[in-house]
Amino acid sequence: MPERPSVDGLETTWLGAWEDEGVYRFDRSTPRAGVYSIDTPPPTVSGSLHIGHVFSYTHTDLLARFWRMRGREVFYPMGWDDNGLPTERRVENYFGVRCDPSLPYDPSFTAPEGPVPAGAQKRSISRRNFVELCVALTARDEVAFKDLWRHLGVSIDWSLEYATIAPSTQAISQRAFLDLLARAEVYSAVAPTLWDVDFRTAVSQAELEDRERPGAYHRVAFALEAGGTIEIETTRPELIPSCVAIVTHPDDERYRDLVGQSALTPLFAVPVPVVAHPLADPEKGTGAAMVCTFGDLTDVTWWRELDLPTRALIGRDGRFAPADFASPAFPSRDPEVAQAHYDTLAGLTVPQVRASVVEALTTSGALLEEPRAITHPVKFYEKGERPLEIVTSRQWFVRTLAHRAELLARGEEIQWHPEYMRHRYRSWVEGLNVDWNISRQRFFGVPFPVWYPVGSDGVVDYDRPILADPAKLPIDPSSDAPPGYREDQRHQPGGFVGDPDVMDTWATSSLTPQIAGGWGTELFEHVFPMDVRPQAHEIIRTWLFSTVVRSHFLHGEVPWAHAAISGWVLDPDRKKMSKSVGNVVTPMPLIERHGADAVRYWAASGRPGADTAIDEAQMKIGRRLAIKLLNVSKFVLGLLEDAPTGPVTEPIDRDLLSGLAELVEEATRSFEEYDYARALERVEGRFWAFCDDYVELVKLRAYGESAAPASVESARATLALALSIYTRLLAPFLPFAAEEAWRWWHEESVHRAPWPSTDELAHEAIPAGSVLAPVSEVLEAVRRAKSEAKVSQRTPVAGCEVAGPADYLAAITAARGDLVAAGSIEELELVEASEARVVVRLATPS
RNA sequence: GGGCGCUUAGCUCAGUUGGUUAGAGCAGCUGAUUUACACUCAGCAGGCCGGGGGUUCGAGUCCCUCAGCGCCCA
Repeated sequence: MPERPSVDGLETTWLGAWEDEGVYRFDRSTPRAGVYSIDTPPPTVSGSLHIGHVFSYTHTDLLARFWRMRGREVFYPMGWDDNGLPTERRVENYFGVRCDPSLPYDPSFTAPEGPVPAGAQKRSISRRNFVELCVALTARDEVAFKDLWRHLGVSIDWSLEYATIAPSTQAISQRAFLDLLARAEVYSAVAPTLWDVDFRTAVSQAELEDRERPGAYHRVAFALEAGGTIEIETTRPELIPSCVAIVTHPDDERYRDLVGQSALTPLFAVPVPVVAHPLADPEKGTGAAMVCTFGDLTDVTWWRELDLPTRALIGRDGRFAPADFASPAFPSRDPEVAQAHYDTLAGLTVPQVRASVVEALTTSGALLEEPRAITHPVKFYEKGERPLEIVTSRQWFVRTLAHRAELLARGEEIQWHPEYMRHRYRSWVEGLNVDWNISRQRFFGVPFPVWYPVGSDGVVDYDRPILADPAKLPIDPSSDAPPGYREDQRHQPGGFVGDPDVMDTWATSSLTPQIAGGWGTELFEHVFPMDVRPQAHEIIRTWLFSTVVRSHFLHGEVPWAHAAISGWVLDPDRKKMSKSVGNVVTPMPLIERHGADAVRYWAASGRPGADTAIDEAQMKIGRRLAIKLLNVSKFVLGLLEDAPTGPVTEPIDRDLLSGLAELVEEATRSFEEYDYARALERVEGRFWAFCDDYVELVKLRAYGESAAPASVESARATLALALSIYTRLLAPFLPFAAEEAWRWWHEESVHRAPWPSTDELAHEAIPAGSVLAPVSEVLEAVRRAKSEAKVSQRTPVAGCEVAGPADYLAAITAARGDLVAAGSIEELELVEASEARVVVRLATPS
């Protein structure tokens, strides 16, 4: 025990000891019922650490430490999500490379020393070479992340580490894909797909976000072939060449007679039918809208339900593709004019075509009035910079729409913390409108384990995929040949081609219980279904939902019993932190400045699900709490040294233990309900009162100089027991300080010590507060008198008269010695009265 | 447009099923001071519990309504 205890440097001491002793090691032989398993979120390894990580991982660690002390064997793995776009972009810029999946693997390729200067010519490399660079770069970042987690004292079993790009993970992801394919719950289809023209990949509904963007309504006249015109309003006039119909509401009297007629598109003179559909909004614009292939998701619905033709023009690069206005696809009544005009548009971007078309519409008189500027929501890929387009392409989809009701029922099976978060899941599932697209036209991810046969005519048959041998997973169809084929048959008539795409990040991270839990091995039976999924609320619709989907299909049950949803960390002005705003706080300096326990204390005081502002003042309070624990431990242990302890006999001591039993019950219940913040608040409050009141009251007795031996031993026994209980109650929150103090008198780690139970506090029961409350009240009156007289608390009290009912006085009598000693009361007089009252007479200064 | 959450002391927040005088910490103010702790201790002050209406013997808590803030979904 040091002379002057300090919280500085405790991290270094105990991190090493925990590792050496294997304190957090998971015992794989434990039966499922004895295990508490955690589906740890694998953070995106993309360079920067964020205080939000510290916040939410602390919450999970509090649960882990509680359940471990409660005797559960805690399965607490750690994963890294290195798949995906953020990594790809960093690799491209850092190494100055670009992935070209058509290139063969070059085993002799060595990475250039990064980072290369910005703007340098990018070198094309094969997918496998590219993936190797991604792996190398993320490996470096993972070291920094791991360092942070360790310094924060997160009680992860680091032997359970996984990465989403690791071969074993890819094997599980591919196996799960083949499993879904065998059940026909995944299918490939050529379909209109949300498309990011910069990343050149499809994106899923879950990755969309609406952004308010300026736009304008353009009122445009379409000539009717039978004579007259019909007017529509559109925000996307550039899509007029893609127009396939004009739609009105079936009940709209204004257009009832026009339905069935044929209109001609302005500028291009392509005939389009006037049709009726209930999704047309009579209140919007003129009540008539043009249907294009494709301007938005409503167009897709109209196109599908009204069986309209396809005139897709926007290509995967976001530019208008060439089109033939004399062909059946674009049957212009005036092909020459149409073609001449369109030829000036082909190859241009969306904004360029819009400007050109508006100009032409104005010249031709089809634009009826000045465009009306508006602000409207536009769909973006959440990581994208330009509005999404809808292009038709072949994609793999997981069937979710057909299982909506079952998936809603799964959501009801989960216990949500906080409870109201279940609404987020429900509203997301209810709002699903397309199946889950899991194909991405990217490179750094898990490839689809399929190839396609090439006919003797050279045509690829996508409807009869060649599946990988499950025993050979993982495979990469771009460098491995399918069963029964040779590599030299790739791209040859009678040969094969590999599926060029990779899976969506969520298609793999939706399998974290299977990945971490070792699906297919014995371990899985010991940990699955898991106890808890901790995560942030903004990814309920992605990670949480997709994990439920996979578990529903693979195992027919929910993947975990509980979902513990963390809030966000806000900056001190209560604004959301984001890179673009530049208010992101990096956590390591905070840990260095205040200590890990202090930062954890701040995180632990954020209630489950509540967005919480970063608050260094709160960290300072946590630091004080840790220091207090060290100091009171030193003091109590100093008193106890070699002194005998006996049974707890004194009423005031028994009262303290009764109160402690209440506290243990409440803290335990709060933790069981996932409310760590409440547990902390109660424990902390009682702990300070213990230090300031109880310890002050009994310390002179515990010194053993004047009191009877039995009462001395009672005080010492109570102090020792209370200290032990408080140290254990605080251990999840302050793992470093609690461990330090605990090891001054224990061999084993506090983090494997049993969570306090009321059994330990068995004593001759006495109602909590029956003695301590009146005594504290009198002590407080004494302190107030001294404080108001501006004298030292050590000033003797010449006389103190306590009036009150008989039981009140009995309580005072029961602790008379302690009270007189703590208050330096020379003469204590008790007077029976109906109301409690305390009169303090200080000694006159001599 | 639908849904969810929040609104309590200057600040950050507690306040279980309605039940004494609404709590804590921080900040503020007044003091103490060295045999655990100045990274301390004691004390004081500070609230129309967002507005309005209702139910009730009794409402911060339940119901209705309005307002503001934030989020989710469309």
